[in-house]
Amino acid sequence: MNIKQELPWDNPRFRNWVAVARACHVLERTLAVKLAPLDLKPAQLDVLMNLYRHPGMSQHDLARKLLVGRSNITMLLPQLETRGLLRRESDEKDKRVLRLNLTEAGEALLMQALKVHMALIEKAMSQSTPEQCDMIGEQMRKIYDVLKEA
Amino acid sequence: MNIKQELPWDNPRFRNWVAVARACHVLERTLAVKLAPLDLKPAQLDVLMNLYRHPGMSQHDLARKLLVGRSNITMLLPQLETRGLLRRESDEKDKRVLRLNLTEAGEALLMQALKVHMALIEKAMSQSTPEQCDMIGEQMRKIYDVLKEA
DNA sequence: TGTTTAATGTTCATGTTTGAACTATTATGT
DNA sequence: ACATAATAGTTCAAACATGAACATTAAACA
Repeated sequence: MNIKQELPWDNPRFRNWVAVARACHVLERTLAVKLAPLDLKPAQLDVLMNLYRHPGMSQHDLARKLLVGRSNITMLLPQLETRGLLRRESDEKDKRVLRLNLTEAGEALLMQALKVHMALIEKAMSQSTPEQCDMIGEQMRKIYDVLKEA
Repeated sequence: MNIKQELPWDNPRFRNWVAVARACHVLERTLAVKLAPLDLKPAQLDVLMNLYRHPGMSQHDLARKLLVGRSNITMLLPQLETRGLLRRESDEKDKRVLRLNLTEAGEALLMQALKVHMALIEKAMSQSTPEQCDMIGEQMRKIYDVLKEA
């Protein structure tokens, strides 16, 4: 019995997923560097992006979107609120929830940050054809669906 | 001028990359849960994996492989060394460097953890054909190369 | 109605990650 | 050889993420 034959590195799925993880990691680190001039971290950009797309969402919903704990959101938001990038308003109908909305300043900063993010992604994926790119997205959404319910 | 037309969400590359990042994130979180019974974190598994594939590597090399700072390695290793999973031996020729090697216990635990990791990846990528999977890996390696030098 | 259960957000203690200064050792250049 | 640069690893403080316990409010249901 040759143990080498059972090693994951011989498995294409394993090797290819490692490549995915590495690409993700390096893109995230690069993004952090490029966002630094805006005094924004990737996690904070994720918040702004989600609030732009889903105005008035609750902290709970935001946490689920970002795949983080609720307490993480609690720690994250005051920094952004103090900077005047977003507002937290108590819901009239359900006094437990806080409705989140971007301010104009928040939206303006988001647009700047998106330029940076977009440019980085364009650069990263410039080697792929549109068909390859769409296929990748499609497969990744499947992976997300498979794992989210597990 | 309709600002919506310039939004990244209309750009396939952007949307698809977001899917990649989300899939990565959820797989990492799931892996953390599945590794918990072995008292191992994903970051620690990465260390063991790299030491298995590159016996005798230095902490500096390990840090570069993991895309992480050297101090992170310094903080990470004592936990594993105390558990008897790896050894740190001073290099004879260059007394600055520490050579890292797995112990037998470390290798044994690695094999258990790899089963878990492998099963998770198999499940995640079970929806993709081998051709799709290889194509994804290929594109991701390109992305890594493009960004690493930037 | 009144009691129990669930949901939202916060707090806090713990563990992790980071980057800048620091020590020790080796390489480089004069 | 000697002074200077660069390299490997460590230390430390600050930032960050996490999960459990908690307070408040709403929903379920008896």
